[in-house]
Amino acid sequence: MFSIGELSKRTKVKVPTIRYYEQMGLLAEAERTSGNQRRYDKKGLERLSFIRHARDLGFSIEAISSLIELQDHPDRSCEAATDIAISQLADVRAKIKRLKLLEKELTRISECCDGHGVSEDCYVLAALADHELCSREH
Amino acid sequence: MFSIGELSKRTKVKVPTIRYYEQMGLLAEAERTSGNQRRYDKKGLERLSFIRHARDLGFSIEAISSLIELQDHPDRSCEAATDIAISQLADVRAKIKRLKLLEKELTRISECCDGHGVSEDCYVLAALADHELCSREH
DNA sequence: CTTGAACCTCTAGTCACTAGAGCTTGTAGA
DNA sequence: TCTACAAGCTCTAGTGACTAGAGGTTCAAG
Repeated sequence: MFSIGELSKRTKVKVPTIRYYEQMGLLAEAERTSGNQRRYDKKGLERLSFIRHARDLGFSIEAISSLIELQDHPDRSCEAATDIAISQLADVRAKIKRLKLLEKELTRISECCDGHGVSEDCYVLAALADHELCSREH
Repeated sequence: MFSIGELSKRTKVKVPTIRYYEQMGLLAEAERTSGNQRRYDKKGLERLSFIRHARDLGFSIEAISSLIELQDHPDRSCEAATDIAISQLADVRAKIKRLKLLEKELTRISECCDGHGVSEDCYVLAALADHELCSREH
């Protein structure tokens, strides 16, 4: 059994974040000492590692809730889990697509002004003011 | 002179968002009718288009504030504007980099489970539980 | 037994909006 | 000119995933 600080160190999840996850129902309520401090065991560590890993992959708290629910019922179909993963993947791909458009546009805009001129002649500002100056949709 | 609803239609920025931008100081306080309704002219339209465009490119409200400040002083050096654009570009590139790692990992994980099995054997859940199963850092 | 680091709860702040309540105004048709 | 009612107004609170801080308590080493 170890403290929340120890759990934090081992999982690299900050202490307030751990408490937040508990509040959100992602982590079961921890056992307490007589003085009301949280104590965790291996199971708590594993669950938090799972959460941390899923968060790192960009899953929402809600999605993680569903994944944990499934994990707790080993006999259930895992269709929902793959669905969540696939939809997360689609999300990530959509974000990449959009960001790449932004990257192109920002690169183009930045390259057109060296920053040595005066605001009136600045291509960055002109481009923002006038969408017509954009090379494509974004 | 036109109403906030008309401005909203022309710029595709929602009415409450326009009011929010005003509150945040991005838009100057609009003129009002005797009945306290906002009225806009060409200048208001241009400024909101600028804001909309910058937001579409992912600039923060704060960054846009600085850009507008520069725009209002045509004689100032535009170094700050290019700095802001370049730092935004760096941001976007960092996000793309991270998302690509996530994409790889999520693709790999998703492909390992067809969703027809049972939660206990699900590779998606197993991969999340155990970082060792990841193919690389993410 | 003392010290102080670590713990506790609770509230409020972050960003860029969005939603809703409860009220007032503008405008088109009768 | 009157009447609907769409559109406007302000204000407060909610979103997601934390983070910061106040003000108090507990644990463990020396």
